[in-house]
Amino acid sequence: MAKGKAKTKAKKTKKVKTVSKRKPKKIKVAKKNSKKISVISVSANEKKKIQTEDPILMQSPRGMHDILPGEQLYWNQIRKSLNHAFLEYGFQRIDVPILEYSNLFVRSIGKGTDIIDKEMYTFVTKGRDNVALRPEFTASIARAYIQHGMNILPKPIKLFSTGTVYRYDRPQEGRYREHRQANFDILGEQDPVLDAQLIQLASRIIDGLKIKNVQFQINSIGCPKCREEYLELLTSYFESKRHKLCHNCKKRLESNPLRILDCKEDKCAQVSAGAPQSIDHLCDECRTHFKYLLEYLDELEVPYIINPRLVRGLNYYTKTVFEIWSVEEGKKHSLGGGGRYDELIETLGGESTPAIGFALGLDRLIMEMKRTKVKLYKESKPRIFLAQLGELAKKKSLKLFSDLEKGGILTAESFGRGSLRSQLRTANRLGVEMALIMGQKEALDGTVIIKNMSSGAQETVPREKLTALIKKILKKNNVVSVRPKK
RNA sequence: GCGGCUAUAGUUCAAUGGCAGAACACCGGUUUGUGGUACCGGGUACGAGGGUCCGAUUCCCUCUAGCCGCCCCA
Repeated sequence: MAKGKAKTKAKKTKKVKTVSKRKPKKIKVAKKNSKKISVISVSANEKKKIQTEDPILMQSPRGMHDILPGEQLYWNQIRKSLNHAFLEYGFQRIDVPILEYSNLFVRSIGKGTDIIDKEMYTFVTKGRDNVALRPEFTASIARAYIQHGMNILPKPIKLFSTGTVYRYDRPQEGRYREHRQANFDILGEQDPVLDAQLIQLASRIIDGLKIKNVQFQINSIGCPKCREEYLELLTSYFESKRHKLCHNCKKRLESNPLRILDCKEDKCAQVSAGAPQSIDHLCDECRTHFKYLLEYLDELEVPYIINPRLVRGLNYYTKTVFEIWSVEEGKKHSLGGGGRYDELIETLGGESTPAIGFALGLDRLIMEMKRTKVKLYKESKPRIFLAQLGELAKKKSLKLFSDLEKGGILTAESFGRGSLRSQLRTANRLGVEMALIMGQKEALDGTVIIKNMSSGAQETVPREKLTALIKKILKKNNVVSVRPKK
């Protein structure tokens, strides 16, 4: 008994109605007819076809999920702060396709990365094109930049984009095959002040969403020049400790030695601890760049942690790399990340264009918002319910509803229902302040009953005075009473 | 990609080798034109496919999905 009560209470405190995440449903097809079919003579082949016809699973594909109306409050909040942020910081929106030719990603992100080697959604189209669902935005942005000759635009060019990205990975909470990212890129400038500004922008967005316990991890992995020397040093170091490395890292030694630094295996971490660090082997230019970046961040009062072992899973990065972590109870999730990619545009065939960008994982931001119990802005909801009774009143109230809407008054209704009782029950559940009631009598008289839902008092008013009266009452009751006009 | 746990109603959870149950939610009713409380009634579920068995939601296998750990990242 007590247990049941506690449960109910716990349930009531839940803000967003959750929906089962693991329940597949299927539509049963033509079950009734199956007997008939076997009675009528049907070829064995056809019969088999009917029996083995795939049941339609009422289940989203693996790792993909719906964002239900109950979740949209969170999403609205995110959209709102992203829209503010990108405008305030002078970004222009760009939308790029969800599909690109596969080799665009291969060339930019690079072989030897998990994204390319294991997680790409590639397929061949009817026209025999090799395409892939985008695993990230930057490659497309770079392609669009080159394709549309954006190099002639005044620099820096700041581009904002948001949408879904795809990685064929094993799903877990907060790790989906389809997830949403917001992406910011600044092209055409190499000054570290932009690196700093971009990181501050990320920090502003996250602060604005009231997400707590966030760390900015920063590193510099140098430019191709100094990295080449550093990689030689690093490789020979790891080569000398090869026997102490895990299986994966032995492979990484050939494919992507930088990533060994990132390995979480104990023995590899021990080896890595003694490894040469990229920030100690930067060329003059890269060292200066990094130094200034840190100074700017200090000036902007953006707290950061230098992580010499931070290496990103994409090969196009140069100099600055950073990741945004949420840290709680010893666990960390990445909320976003990015870095400078001064060589990418040129690699893809454009003219040499320095650039920097980052992406935020929106589904993860929402996870964090839920965890930190972020307060949500309430959406304007109807404060009036229109109830009708009888055929004539139904007709008239349909018109009344539209008149109220024109007057900017949000109204709820359930015209499909007959009984006044159930309509008022709904009105009550919606928490409206007033109910308008129109029955046969009122419809004939050209009047409407206004009922105050908290006191129960009601009065009959002529229709033509209704809109003005409602506005007056709503205003008196305070809050924003009328929907803002477009 | 690897390892583990799980799958029963819209939700949270029971029970059971032989008709599957509760709570909450939903819909309707309690004088045909008045909500909240109360009372009454109603619909809806064994993830899919095989196997063992007279009989499987229950035992076994396969698949699928979710969750956890690893890996990876957002």
